[in-house]
Amino acid sequence: MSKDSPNAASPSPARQRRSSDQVTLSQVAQAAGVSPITASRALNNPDKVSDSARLSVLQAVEKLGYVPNLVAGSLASSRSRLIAVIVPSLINSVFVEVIKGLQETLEAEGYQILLGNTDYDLDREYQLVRTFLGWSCSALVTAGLRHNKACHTLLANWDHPIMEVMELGKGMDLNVGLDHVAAGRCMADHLLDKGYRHIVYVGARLSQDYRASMRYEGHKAVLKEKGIDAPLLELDTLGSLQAGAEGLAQVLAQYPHTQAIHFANDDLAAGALLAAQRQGLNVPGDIAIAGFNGLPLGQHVTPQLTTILSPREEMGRLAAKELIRRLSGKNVYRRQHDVGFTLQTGGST
Amino acid sequence: MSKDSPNAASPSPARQRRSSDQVTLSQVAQAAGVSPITASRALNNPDKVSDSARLSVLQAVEKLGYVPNLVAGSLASSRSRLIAVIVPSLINSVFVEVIKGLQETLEAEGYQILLGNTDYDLDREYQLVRTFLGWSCSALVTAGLRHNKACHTLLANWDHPIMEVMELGKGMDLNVGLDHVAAGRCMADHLLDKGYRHIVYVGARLSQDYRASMRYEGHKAVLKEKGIDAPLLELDTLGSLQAGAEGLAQVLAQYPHTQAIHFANDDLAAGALLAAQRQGLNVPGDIAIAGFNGLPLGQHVTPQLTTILSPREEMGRLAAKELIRRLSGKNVYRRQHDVGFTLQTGGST
DNA sequence: AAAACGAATGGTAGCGCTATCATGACAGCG
DNA sequence: CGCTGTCATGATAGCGCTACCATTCGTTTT
Repeated sequence: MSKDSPNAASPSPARQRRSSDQVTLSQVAQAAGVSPITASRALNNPDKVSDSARLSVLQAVEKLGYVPNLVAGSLASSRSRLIAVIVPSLINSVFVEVIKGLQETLEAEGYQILLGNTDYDLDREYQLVRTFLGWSCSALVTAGLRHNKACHTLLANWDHPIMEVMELGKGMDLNVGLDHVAAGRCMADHLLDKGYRHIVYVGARLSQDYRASMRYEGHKAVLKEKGIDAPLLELDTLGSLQAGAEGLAQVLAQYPHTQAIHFANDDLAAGALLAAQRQGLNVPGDIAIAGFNGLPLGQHVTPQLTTILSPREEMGRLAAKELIRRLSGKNVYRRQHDVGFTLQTGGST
Repeated sequence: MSKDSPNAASPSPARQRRSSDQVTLSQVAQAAGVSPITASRALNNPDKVSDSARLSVLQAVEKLGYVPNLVAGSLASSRSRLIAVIVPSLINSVFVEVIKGLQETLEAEGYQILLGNTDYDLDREYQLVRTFLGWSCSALVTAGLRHNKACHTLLANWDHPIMEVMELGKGMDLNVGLDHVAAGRCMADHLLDKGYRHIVYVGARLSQDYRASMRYEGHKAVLKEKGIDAPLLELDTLGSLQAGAEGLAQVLAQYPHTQAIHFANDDLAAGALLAAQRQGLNVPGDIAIAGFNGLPLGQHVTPQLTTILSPREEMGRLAAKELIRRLSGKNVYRRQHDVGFTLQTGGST
């Protein structure tokens, strides 16, 4: 760009302006022979303009290769069509499946996902929330009902929909999830039904994965009601096949009379099951194994894994639908949705 | 806000303005006793202002609970610190691991990820790219080198870094990946070394997962050089344990003399291996099985899966680092980075 | 001592879009 | 014929922030 010759004595300095060479809506409007605001309407509220105006604007858009500047649009309208999604982990496929459900539903409605990962750190969550609020997100989805104080205050004063997913409970606004305490009870009931009495619960990093500890609470309550001890073994690596194998080894060492292991999730359970197989242990004869989540892997190991199926993609889809309903100004009849769970009995118990 | 009394004969109508009740930088500046621009600098270029000014601005931010409006900032500076990431699928954990690597590196530098999912549809990719350009993204990461015409044109005229990941080749700008043809060759070499001659390649939806078909090309080339036939079986469900089990069944039916199956990925291979186990087939005695990716699952089945390990998180991290280097104006010495792969031999071949 | 320089700060003018209000044209109605 | 109502369009004024240039003041250079 050659700047204009700096004509000397000009009193108004004619300040040099930056300019992105991008096509603007004004240029489109000019090419279409309408005012900028009509061009804007032609694109965003097509039924507010005449057919002829709409047509010539669309032609100009095509001809000039116009790409709308969404940043400017958001600033002017303070609506961004961005949805913040905050999850504690991407390694854990459970969250990814929820994201998948959210995404396919939200993208279809023209929303985009801003993704944040807290690594199970609530302070990190607070930082992400701050950033995302700065983007004037239309809504925020977060995994879990627990937040730190600052985050809670910030969100409580925010006037957009907040959707808390995964677990069920008294949330800030909208909530889609399942009852983890009940899920823990359910599996404990099943194990008792099967006649097991020496049952160990094995979890990984329960202070982080507090939903797993809620399941343990349910598990423990059921056993206590029968006067049965409910030992807990906590691993300090995150859930993985490897951790599951280690969990099995530790249980066998520390609680030699154990008949069944209730694992906090399927990764651990499958890891243990495959390890048992390698060691020539009979499942469930020598030791019974149960998990949680209903991952496909559990259906392909031998014996099939007893687990609790959680509808993860469905949870994401439902959360997205409820958000969309709310964002389009419709009434929300229920703030809380229980997606439930299903006991899936396999040969492993 | 009570609007000013509409003093009658005023020629300027004193238009009613919307106002979000959010704290603005001007309010912070006022509270801190400095000009708005100094407040801006105190937050974004701390070393451009005096210690006293910075301190009073930070105190005012704290006191008022100021959250920067990033939309406004982006519009004014035409820099957004958003990075668009476009992947074909979230079900396939491979892409998620790359995202993980990208995210942990980019978030640490203050960038946010805008996530898009094409579902293996290049037209969908084009739409996503359009949207993301509208957000003035600082850079764009896309999985793969193939784009449709419109997308290519759009990107070619875009003046921000573009990072194409997963595969290696002549890209639009930056490229981090591995040579899939070579990976296919590598596994074929291994299978020949092991003495197998009747080898079937099994893939799923190869027109979509074209990197798997590149691996097949490598595989086929190696076998052809030895004058060996390289039959291909294509499944039309996406890669999964279930599909792998079906693949095994189809191979046994259609090619009864098969000695080894080279699967397009580990999900398929592990599914086949677990199915073989259920059916009492000996691996590798009756049939050898090989995969691609190096998923943890492959190390936990018996026998361990022979596979090719691809450094997925590392790919994401490296891509992010290169982008950051480029975004911070440093010289880029290499536009192309080969992250390589490793043959991991297990008992399954 | 004059000139030159750098550091800290501020005034101004937008970034590209849309909300708000205003206008003009035309139809319906008593 | 004036009044009101609807429709399509446009002029104007920001949304909240930062780039650009100008200014001030204290320090260094010649």
